[in-house]
Amino acid sequence: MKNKVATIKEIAKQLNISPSSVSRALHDHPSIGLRTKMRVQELAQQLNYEPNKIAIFFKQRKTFAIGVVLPNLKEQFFSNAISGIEDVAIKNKYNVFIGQSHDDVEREMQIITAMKEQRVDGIIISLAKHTKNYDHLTALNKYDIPVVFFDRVPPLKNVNRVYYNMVEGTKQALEFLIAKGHRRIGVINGPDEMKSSKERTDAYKEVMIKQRLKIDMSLVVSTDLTVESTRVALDELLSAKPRPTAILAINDYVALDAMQYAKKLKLKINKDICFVSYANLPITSFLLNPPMASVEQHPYLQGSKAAEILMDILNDQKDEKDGDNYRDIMLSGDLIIHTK
Amino acid sequence: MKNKVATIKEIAKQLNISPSSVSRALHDHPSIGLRTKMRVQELAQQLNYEPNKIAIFFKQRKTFAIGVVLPNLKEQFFSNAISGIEDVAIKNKYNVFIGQSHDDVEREMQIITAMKEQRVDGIIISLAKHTKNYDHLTALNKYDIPVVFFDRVPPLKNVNRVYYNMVEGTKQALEFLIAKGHRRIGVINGPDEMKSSKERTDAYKEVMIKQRLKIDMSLVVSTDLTVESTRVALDELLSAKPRPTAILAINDYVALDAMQYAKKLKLKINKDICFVSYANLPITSFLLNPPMASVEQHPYLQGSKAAEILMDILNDQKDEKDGDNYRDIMLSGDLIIHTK
DNA sequence: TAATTTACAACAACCGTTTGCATAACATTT
DNA sequence: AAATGTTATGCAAACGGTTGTTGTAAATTA
Repeated sequence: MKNKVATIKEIAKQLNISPSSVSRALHDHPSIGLRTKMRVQELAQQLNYEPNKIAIFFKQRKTFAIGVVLPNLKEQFFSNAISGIEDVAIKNKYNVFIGQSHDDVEREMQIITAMKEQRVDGIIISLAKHTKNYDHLTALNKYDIPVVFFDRVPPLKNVNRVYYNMVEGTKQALEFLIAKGHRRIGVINGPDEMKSSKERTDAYKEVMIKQRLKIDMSLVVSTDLTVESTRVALDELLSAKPRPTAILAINDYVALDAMQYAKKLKLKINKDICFVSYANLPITSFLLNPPMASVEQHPYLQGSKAAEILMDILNDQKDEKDGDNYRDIMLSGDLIIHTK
Repeated sequence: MKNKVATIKEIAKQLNISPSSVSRALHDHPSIGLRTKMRVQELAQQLNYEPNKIAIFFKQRKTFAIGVVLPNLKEQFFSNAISGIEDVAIKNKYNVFIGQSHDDVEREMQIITAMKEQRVDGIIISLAKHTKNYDHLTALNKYDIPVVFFDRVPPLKNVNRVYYNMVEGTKQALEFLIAKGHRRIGVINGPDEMKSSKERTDAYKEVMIKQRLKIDMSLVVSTDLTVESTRVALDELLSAKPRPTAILAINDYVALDAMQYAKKLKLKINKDICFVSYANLPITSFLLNPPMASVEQHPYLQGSKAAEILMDILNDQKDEKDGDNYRDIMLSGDLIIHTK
């Protein structure tokens, strides 16, 4: 009983005309007579014909699928980002493959390979925290698979990037703390491989100089974003003399970990020690003592922007002959104050 | 300079042999001589030949892609679930399309259509909260696209489902509260369209009867999971006489909303009123006053289980002739106590 | 040496759709 | 009536790879 899915050939046979005519009839090609057109469209409807997209993809060398690679979806930052990507993709009739690297470089490469084999039309990626070799990504050029980086972008020039203005955000955060009277400010920074870590450090120095405060680089500690390393970092910061009165943490999750640990150390949050961080997670609103402020990084916007760029590239690809002009978009965010 | 990607035909031409021989050589087919095999494999390597999967998909009528549709990725429940799905998929060499319905039935249908057109090999879905018509899903049968439901599953018999044992979990939660001395327990329930809502109600009645407590159905209030409706529900519950001393909320997010609102109403959490909910989000560990307990629903497990079922179906499809035997997996979870 | 088997490789069809080109039938112009 | 133009349709190739069948030369056997 399983009547196979209708194909153009099937329709052609039933109407005793050629497949090409059917194809043209279905596309309203002017060279097909009205009578034939009607007959074809009627039968197509009746047989519930649906074009075999795979066949079309194959012929057009296009799959209308894009790949998105990101560290993990547990962080609301990334789940918001993918919503932005998805919304733009849907609007452009693209489907979205997902792959979480879980901050594992190996897995990141594996995902890229799988997506390349699936012949995605393009890739949007936010790097794993320790990725510092980008060959597996730049190599996609050879396959004509455009890549757009967002948020965790590489320090490369000839690539498309969408990212947050870390320097400006950091300055805002630090100046906020300084205005509150803090003079010794610690930084729980990310891994050195991340471009943003360096920028955060630079911004730190810059602000300290501008505000004529002493620069003490022992107050800037790298971590790899895990709970353990956050604790080590906090221990280190707290042992500095004099002890910092405020801490800028690379993101809300790290800030939460640090705050929890600080509490365990009998420190009073927002009294003995203040926290400011990046991301502005919705969950912080449920906390009794949220970080004093968060630098909003607009994940949805970053995601949708990245997707728009990719869509632009994919649409232009036809005519333009690889006009090697890369897009580099730096977004600005605002400091959201949680505690007066 | 753009030397096009190597194809089998290209290799064949260069070696002056037929494409079929090249294909067989690459697959180690016994009917190809050692000499030819070597020559082919060497040249393939040299030209960096990679099979065009789209062509293969087309011929094999298989895409090695599955679609995952879920309400949203912001909830950690779902982002964990998709990790489970992704891990299993990768192991089986499948790629994963993602689509968020954002609890919008229209969008859910739209995503399903898009995935169907992409010719995914199968679909895993957790329903939008108000979906009560399943035609767009059962229709996939006609296209030989197997569907596995998880977590938010429909009340249908002839489908594959993976879900949590809501009745048991609810009983555990209620008995925990009763053991703590609570006699009047309110329930902030989900929309009536959700199968789990009814089960929660049933479990509520069952426990009350078993414990010889009065059943007061005005203490079970439906919501649509939004903040506003949570507040309305809480108002309603608090106006009951006598006022309930504990509340079971459909999930941690709703519980958090309710707790925040309760605080605003000057109620002391875990003193004037206790909360217990479902999901066991990691974020609750950062709260000063988390819900007293959470019913852990094992999202990763649900996701990976659903994916395994789908993989089973996809692997068996070849030989078995639609042996209409559906898988119905009910998982049990544990009550995680947060407050002594 | 002739007959038969074995080993290797080519041929051709096919998956579903699109598209350049050819062609047939008919209408129009000169 | 011949030449040209229109209109509607068919043919065939192509996208890249797979696979059943067939062909042929060499190796084995009688």
